[in-house]
Amino acid sequence: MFSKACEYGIKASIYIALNSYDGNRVSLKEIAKEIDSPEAFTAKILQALVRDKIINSVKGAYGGFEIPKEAIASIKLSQIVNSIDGDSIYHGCGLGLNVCDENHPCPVHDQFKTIRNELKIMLESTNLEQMALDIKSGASFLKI
Amino acid sequence: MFSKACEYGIKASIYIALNSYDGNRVSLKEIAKEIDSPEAFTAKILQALVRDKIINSVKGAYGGFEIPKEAIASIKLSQIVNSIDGDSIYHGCGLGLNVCDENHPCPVHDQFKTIRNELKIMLESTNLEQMALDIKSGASFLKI
DNA sequence: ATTATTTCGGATAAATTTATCCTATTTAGA
DNA sequence: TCTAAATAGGATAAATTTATCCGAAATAAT
Repeated sequence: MFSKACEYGIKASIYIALNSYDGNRVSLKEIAKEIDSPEAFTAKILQALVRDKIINSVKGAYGGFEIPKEAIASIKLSQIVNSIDGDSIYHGCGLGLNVCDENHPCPVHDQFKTIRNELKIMLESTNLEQMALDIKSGASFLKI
Repeated sequence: MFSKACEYGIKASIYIALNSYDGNRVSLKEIAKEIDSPEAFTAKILQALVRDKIINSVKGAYGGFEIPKEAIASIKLSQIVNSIDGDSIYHGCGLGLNVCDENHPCPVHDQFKTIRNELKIMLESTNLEQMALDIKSGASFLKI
């Protein structure tokens, strides 16, 4: 469904949020270890999230990644996905047609529209806070 | 959502079904032209569908691909997708965890379960006949 | 039989995604 | 000021997906 990059991006964001609640800035090294992702690749992904101002980075000793506490609840899963995978998940045709709309639909246009809309609603109604709290309470997990 | 291979496979199957209703066997060349796909790559995909007995092939002059008329209505979109992309779309974790189930869910497990179930229902309730008839009536299109 | 046509299947290449490496830059603290 | 720790970012490599090429095998028609 999502690219590997996007999966890492989501998990990393959750881990950063989790620690930001405690006022802890976390390093790339720690993040990669805790979400079980390749370090250098994760770095690229975090760079993208920083560029899109979804997370914050601090260079140098004692630096790392963080998210302002107040912002965590307002960051939607959709923003993270969009930052990394773009918005093709919303607009692209299920069968890869260059043009696919109501006037010129592909054979699965209507069916896909429904599914994609559900996906959109899901991504837009899930935020970082919910996900971070589930990890904190042990209701969900970031690895294995 | 689907791989390129899967997109081509679905479109090719529809085109073959469409022609099989008229008793016409169609060649790889014609298929690739009509669904606007790379010929040699499409050949590989059709081979997979033949192996899984979703479509039928006849070698040699006047050969080509076909689907027995009686079978068309019973071929589900899910079978085509499964033949080419496998069943990861059903089982895989949304965040790529190796283990992700009710006892050890990833942070988006429940949300994804819902979407994936909708997708599953959609793929299993859409069949080749419906799609072929929509193309025939001009209600949907295979290219552009 | 020969030929033309067509799928099959192995080898290979191109493109994209995923992953690694290395150097530059920034920053806190000694 | 120097050093250690950390992110930034460019270059490159590995893996996967997508795409092409070509000879082999099958088959219908001549």
